[in-house]
Amino acid sequence: MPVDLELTPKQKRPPGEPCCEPVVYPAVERAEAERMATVAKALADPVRLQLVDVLRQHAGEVCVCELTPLFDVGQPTVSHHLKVLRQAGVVDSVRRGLWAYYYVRPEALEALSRWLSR
Amino acid sequence: MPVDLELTPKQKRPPGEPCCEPVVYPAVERAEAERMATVAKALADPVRLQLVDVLRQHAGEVCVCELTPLFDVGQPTVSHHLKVLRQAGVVDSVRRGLWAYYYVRPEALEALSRWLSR
DNA sequence: TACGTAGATCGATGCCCGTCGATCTCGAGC
DNA sequence: GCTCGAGATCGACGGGCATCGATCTACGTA
Repeated sequence: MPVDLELTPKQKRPPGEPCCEPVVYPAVERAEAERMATVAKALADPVRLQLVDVLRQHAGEVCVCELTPLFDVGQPTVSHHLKVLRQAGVVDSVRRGLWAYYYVRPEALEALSRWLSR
Repeated sequence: MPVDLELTPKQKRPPGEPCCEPVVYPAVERAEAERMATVAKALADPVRLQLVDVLRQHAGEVCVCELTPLFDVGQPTVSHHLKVLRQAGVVDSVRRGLWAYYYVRPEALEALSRWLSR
């Protein structure tokens, strides 16, 4: 299912013995690979990974004004990283009065986590 | 240890009640976060994630000529992705005669895997 | 020695990403 | 209504990334 078997028959077997036994097609199909790659991309920056790390230690929500001073990048940059994480589904946020609170959505990490520890 | 406590005192407490209880500093320090982010970045592309997926299914080595036809990108692109994965330490390769064989280095995935399933 | 083939490298192209300073939005309190 | 502050957005800049076609390298075979 992952890849059409007949789509790419452009590979000729070499003349002598084969280089190896035939491979198995990816167990993870394309759509699922794209979902997991999206989450991996969201974690592919040290600041974002540490942001998620802090949020995961707090079962509840964390205010952005507590998050910003933890990193040596500016406030707009932290806000940008939080947006990237939110668009990847890794975190979500609530606004209450002046403050914005962020929290991790653990289910977003599950697929990648399970695939990695397979 | 993650961040100098006195380095960023630029945050003033709001006048009323605090927005939330003080946060914990990242459990993952910067250097470790960078290492994990590097691995995450290597997995942050669907083709590379599927490449690793195929390689993980084969305990041993897999020839590139078997890998290339699995994806609908050109041979130079597959070669490039394998190089990215190798530079991130996720895979390694051996050359035997005409063929190059790639294999996963499972220890490279361990830190990220354990952090994710924490 | 000459040729064919596996796979790496090169150079170009177009797009995306991290960061910044500046600005905008909107709720709170006077 | 005015002001202040938290945080989101904007525009710009510099660097990196995915992909391609073309080429290069090195090994096997005749």
